[in-house]
Amino acid sequence: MGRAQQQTLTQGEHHPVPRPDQLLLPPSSLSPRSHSSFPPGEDRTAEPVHHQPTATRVAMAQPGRGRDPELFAELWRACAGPLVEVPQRGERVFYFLQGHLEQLQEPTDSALLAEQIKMFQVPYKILCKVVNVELKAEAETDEVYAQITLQPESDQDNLPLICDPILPETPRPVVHTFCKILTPSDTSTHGGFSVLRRHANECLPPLDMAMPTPTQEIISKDLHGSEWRFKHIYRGQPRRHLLTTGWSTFVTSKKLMAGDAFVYLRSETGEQRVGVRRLVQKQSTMPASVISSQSMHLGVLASASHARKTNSIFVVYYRPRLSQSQYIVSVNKYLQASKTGFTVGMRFRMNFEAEDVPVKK
Amino acid sequence: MGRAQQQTLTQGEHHPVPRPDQLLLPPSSLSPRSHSSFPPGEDRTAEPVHHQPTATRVAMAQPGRGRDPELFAELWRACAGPLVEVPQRGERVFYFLQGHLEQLQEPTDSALLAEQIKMFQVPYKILCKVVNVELKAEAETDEVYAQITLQPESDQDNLPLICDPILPETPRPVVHTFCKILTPSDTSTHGGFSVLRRHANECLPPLDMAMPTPTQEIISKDLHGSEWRFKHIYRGQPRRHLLTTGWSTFVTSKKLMAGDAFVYLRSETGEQRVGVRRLVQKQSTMPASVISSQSMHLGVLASASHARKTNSIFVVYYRPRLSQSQYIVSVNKYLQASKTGFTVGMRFRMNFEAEDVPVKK
DNA sequence: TTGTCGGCTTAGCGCCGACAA
DNA sequence: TTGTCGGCGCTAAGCCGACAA
Repeated sequence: MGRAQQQTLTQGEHHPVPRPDQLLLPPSSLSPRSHSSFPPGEDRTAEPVHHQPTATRVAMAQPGRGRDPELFAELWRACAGPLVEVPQRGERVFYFLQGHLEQLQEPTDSALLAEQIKMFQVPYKILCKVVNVELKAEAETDEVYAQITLQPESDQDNLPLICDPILPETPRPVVHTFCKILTPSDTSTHGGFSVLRRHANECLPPLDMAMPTPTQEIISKDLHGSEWRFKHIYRGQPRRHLLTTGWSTFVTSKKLMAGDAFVYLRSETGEQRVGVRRLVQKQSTMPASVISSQSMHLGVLASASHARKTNSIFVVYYRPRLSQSQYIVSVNKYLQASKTGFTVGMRFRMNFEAEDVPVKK
Repeated sequence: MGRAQQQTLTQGEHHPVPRPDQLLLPPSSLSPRSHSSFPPGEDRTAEPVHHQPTATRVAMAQPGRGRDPELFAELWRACAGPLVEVPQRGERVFYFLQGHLEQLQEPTDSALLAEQIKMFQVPYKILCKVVNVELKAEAETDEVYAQITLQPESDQDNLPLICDPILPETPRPVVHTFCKILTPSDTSTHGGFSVLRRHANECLPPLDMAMPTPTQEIISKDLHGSEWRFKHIYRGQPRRHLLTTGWSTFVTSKKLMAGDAFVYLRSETGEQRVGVRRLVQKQSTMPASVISSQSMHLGVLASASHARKTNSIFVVYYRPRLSQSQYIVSVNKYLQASKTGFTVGMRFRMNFEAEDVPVKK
């Protein structure tokens, strides 16, 4: 055990959506070459653009009830970061009790814990089927997490030695998204948010460059469905994209600090979403006064133990931004890792970076 | 069970400190009769006043390290309200499992819970000795709570039929304290806080009434040790006491609403404390993403069960402002209640009122 | 006695281009 | 290309007594 290796498990992940920074742009693309009226959009080299009349787009952007679950999932992933993986529904996974306990803060006395693990007779790892996955976000902090329902397999003695069949990937919608780490100027009360030219060109709805100072209103929603409006303006000497009116309210409400990141997303149908990815975890999301850490550990233990004995479902929360230890690992990933020589039973770690950087294919 | 009766258990409680509203004041006491210089203080009819030179007082107000634990406890009690009782260290109490589970929000399926109670073989109530009590406050909300360490008694079969010996009460320091429910004007950004004349006369440090508009700076700390400064001024026509500069910062930081209450306290040595008592509980102090409510319930169950079986200590959190059910009841209170005809096993309830009202002796 | 309001002053929010890294 | 700053207009915070409940 001890210090785990810095290792990612994302080799197998293929983003179906080309990310902005993977696209090649001519350096001169900033000058407004197109003087046709609305919409111009010719700057968007190599982007999958499907122009639709604006009216239709807006109509589609407001589906009848509530939020679009597909787009929600995309926003969730954008806020979680490119390295975060969530097990798929129907997949088989290993549940590591110790990793789960480590996700809880304030570890209790480890000797006592060991005694209690023995008392509950919980095996080291449990083979489970993923019954359900719900992506969620903490109301107070916007921290993303997944509520995962697991069902222990009845046969825990003959663990799988070959890979499970690969489940069909659910198709993901095409989105334009960026993520920018906030500068001190971005978060100060002195001004607005400076949109990087690349991000504006590739993700924001196109402005009417025929106007002397092009402006539009960005209407977007966050993970909770709350609406946020920003004035997007292209001004200054030299010209640059800015978010002004509405931005400071966002910063204040989300309690953003320099170093945190702003996440923006636009779907093909024109729906817009915003979110945050924090540099550091806002401390003590857990108020100390609910139950003792002792009881919390025992509760996790007892839940796993009881589910294992009765083959009944149990619910866990996976918080990818909090813990660096991934305590739910798909059978296939696990076998692959074992094969390539990792210690069986290691903790799985991943790097975090706040801003999405280009990944070489 | 069902709906419990509205009943308080505070008959036995005797406040060693006379509260302001228990004191008789002549209606004319507001006019500055004393024109002697500093300090005047003659308004303080019937108060235990021990004048000391100001310099000495200030020196004593800053003890070497950290906060005065006695004064902290007084502030805690003032914020908790006059009806809140906390078990005493060394005392014997009954611990009611079901009441404890009810304090947790989001109750799980009660049938499942009953099954699990059976599984853990936890008795209905557990006779315990109070090993330790720590008064605390939630960092985010200032909600007061007590961390109570309990040790089950080895003999759980022969429950006490007569009262335990009464423990000596620890002496409590003399303090001047008030608690005022905030009006819309108090919490609006338009102005400051209006100090009721009685409260100012009886609790705030005396002003120099020889000045045309008497003013002083109130320097105080909250339950976390954070310092708060307020300008206390006596002005207007007719004259009244106000807290101005510094007040709005306090309101914003503590997220106070009209209906919440402001708590102020001053010790004999001149140390000042401030706190809040909220009208309604700030919702969802517990973020949903830590452990499942299922596991939380199981954890409480397992903790109590394990402690009971091994006669080892366990820790619980008592949140007097959250739940109306008191799940830790001293043996003596319990016997007294049984004697006077209450259903054994009832839940203990109490009234809450935000502002301290005079209690007839 | 004290809650609310109109009047007034002023701090700081927030929009702008300048400038330089 | 974009982060930071000085300038400045303007909103809202916040202090005051008036007035009435």
